[in-house]
Amino acid sequence: MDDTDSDTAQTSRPSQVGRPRRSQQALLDAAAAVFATSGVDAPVREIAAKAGVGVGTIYRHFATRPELVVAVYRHQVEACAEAGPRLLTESATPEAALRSWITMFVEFLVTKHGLADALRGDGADSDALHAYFVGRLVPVCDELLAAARAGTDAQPPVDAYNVLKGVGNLCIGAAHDPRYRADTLVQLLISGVLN
Amino acid sequence: MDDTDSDTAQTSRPSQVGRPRRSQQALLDAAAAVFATSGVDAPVREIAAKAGVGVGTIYRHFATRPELVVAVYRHQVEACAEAGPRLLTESATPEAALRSWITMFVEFLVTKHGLADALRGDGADSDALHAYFVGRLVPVCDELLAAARAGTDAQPPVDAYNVLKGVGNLCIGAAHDPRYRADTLVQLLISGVLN
Amino acid sequence: MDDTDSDTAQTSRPSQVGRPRRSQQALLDAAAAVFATSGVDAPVREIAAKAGVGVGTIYRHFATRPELVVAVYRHQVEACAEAGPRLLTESATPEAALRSWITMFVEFLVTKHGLADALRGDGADSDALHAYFVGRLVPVCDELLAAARAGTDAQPPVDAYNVLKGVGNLCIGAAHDPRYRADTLVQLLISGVLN
Amino acid sequence: MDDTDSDTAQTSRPSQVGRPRRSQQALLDAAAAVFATSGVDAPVREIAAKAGVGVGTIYRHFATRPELVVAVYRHQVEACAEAGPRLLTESATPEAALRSWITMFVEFLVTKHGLADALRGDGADSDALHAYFVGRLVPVCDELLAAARAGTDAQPPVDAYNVLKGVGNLCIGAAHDPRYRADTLVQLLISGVLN
DNA sequence: AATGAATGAGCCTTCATTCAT
DNA sequence: TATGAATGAAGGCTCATTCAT
Repeated sequence: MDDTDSDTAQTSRPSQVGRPRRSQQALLDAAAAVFATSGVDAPVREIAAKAGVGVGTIYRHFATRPELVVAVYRHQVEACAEAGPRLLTESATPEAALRSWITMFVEFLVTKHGLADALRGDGADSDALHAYFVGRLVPVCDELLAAARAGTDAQPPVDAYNVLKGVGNLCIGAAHDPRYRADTLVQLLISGVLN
Repeated sequence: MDDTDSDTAQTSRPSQVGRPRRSQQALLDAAAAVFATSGVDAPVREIAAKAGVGVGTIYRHFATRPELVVAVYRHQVEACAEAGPRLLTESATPEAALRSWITMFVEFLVTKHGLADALRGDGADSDALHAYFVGRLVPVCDELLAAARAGTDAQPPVDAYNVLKGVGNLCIGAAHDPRYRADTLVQLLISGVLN
Repeated sequence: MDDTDSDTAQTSRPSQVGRPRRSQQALLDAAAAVFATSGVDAPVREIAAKAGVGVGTIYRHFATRPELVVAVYRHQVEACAEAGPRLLTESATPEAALRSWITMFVEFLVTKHGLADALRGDGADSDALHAYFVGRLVPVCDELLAAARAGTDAQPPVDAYNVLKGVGNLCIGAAHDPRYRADTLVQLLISGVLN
Repeated sequence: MDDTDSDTAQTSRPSQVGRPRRSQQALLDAAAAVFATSGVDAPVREIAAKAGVGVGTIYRHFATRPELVVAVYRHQVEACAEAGPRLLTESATPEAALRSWITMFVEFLVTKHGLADALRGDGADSDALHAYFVGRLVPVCDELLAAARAGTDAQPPVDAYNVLKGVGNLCIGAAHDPRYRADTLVQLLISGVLN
């Protein structure tokens, strides 16, 4: 699940259009790296320094902080969203697809430290990100969940929104606490959800 | 699980001793309220304002921020810790005891919004609180967990520490999101843990 | 040169009059000790704590900070002032008397760390102290200086005021710098003054 | 001994480079003025106000307070250090060179009031400055002192470090006290040192 | 008279954001 | 378009000083 190169891959002409794009991409890469290291609340200066640009350049490309945060993770969210249907096709069983997808999601959240935090959606910054995550991933999760529960009569104990947020929450702080097994807890939660 | 009245209950004479105690309590109440509203990282000034005192008063009573944070939640943590053994005695089954205890814990965390956040323990401030929570509650949780799993041959999938932190994480943000069912998710997680 | 007991020695009746005096004395002792340790700018709280009284008590006895500072050192200044004429009588030569007196003064300043600083007289606090020092000691110094220079025709290169302040300045920081030889420098200055 | 123009003299083009330099210099000038007025411990805000800039600007240029303090006096210290060898060449006698150098040093300290204070080196801030002064000027003073004492058999009564600090101390407060003759006292001290 | 809790001004420092170049 | 200097609002913490008890 590569985060940042899909745009540049599509940029065939390296001229006037290419350069802005590329520098925007450099910003996103830098921001991703800094977010991973220092959390989503990292000083703008730190991001600018990492990207080798002035702070003004950040503000030129992303008028507000949330815009930047969303932009940073858009690629990953897209990749995750697109993986859902594919896994449903490729996997042996729907449950396996769901579990694979969740595993992918968890890895994504845990790897990009601070992302799970951002997902929470209480900080002013993260609301936009939260909305984006939910809007894009809940339907995917829902589809996988429904497939995994096909043939079950009982009402599902929670909806996809709750599963997604629960999984997200379980990933908080995982990168900083070696004793904490986010992945195991998440799979146990899924087991609970599927009965 | 009331947080703040045990002290005042003991203050029969309102004289020299009464006033300091009462104001310390007022500080804790104010801090709890502010923590619930603005998170554990709320400005000291905001707490002081809420309590109607100067910032100096806060620092007089709680030399460091972590001290204040721990003090705010000490009553609740104690109540929770003490409830564990009692529930084991009173409940029909050990699993019921565990589930009741967890329910109590969740209610505690969700009600005092911001507490679950504090529990995360990544901010420098909350480390002390985190340590206190873990030190006090993990043993209790462990006992309940062991009782609930008595007779099971298989290895437990996760230890009490992970259960506690997982539950804590699942409670994050619950108070602010009506769609989010922390309690349900927690019970599903427990189901997963107990198989 | 004991600093603080001359008052109490004169207090024959330990009754209503004695107790206030004694507690005032305890304050002075505590302040002297704290000034010596932490400088004349030491927090009032520290002094109160050392004296085992509340801060209010300090303010009751010494309405302003300078008052306290002056009071603390009054005994020593008096002792020093009174030693001048005596040394002139006891010493073999007037120069010996001057050098002995200066030595005593230096020891006094260096021992009571922060005193030399206070003597400088630029801080708002120390102005009163400065005035007191100068008013009380310059005449004494002048007498010793004149005696030491008796028989010399030339004009004195500096007056007693300058000698006193110069000596005071040379003592600044002496207690904190083992490499710094205030006493030696002072004697060299005196040599220069006497030719 | 001008303190601040050597840099600007090199700035021929007033463009991109000019502005930053000029404002850094403005900061140093403002700081020097404030240090002279209110001592080296003056609030950063006061310096910022004097310079007509925000506090952030100060911190941008000088990450720590000691850095600022050292920067303020660096030019002067350098000028003084470089004058030593030159005076030794130009002066009629080594003693004259020493006395000229000391005079220059005194003038420097007295003019920039607050500098002698800073030299004391007890405040955490001024330690860096103290170290810088001592490291840069003691060797120079030592050379002049040795030259002035060439041919003398006796041990020197004090080393260059003590001479420098003694002279520095004698300059404390000089600018504020018209009666106080720092220069005279200093020359008398030198006389004492040279016998 | 003594106490010490409370106050709040004031300091340092950090950082998001603006804007002249 | 890019830059990064400058800004100034916060926030944490420390004390001198007041005042109710």
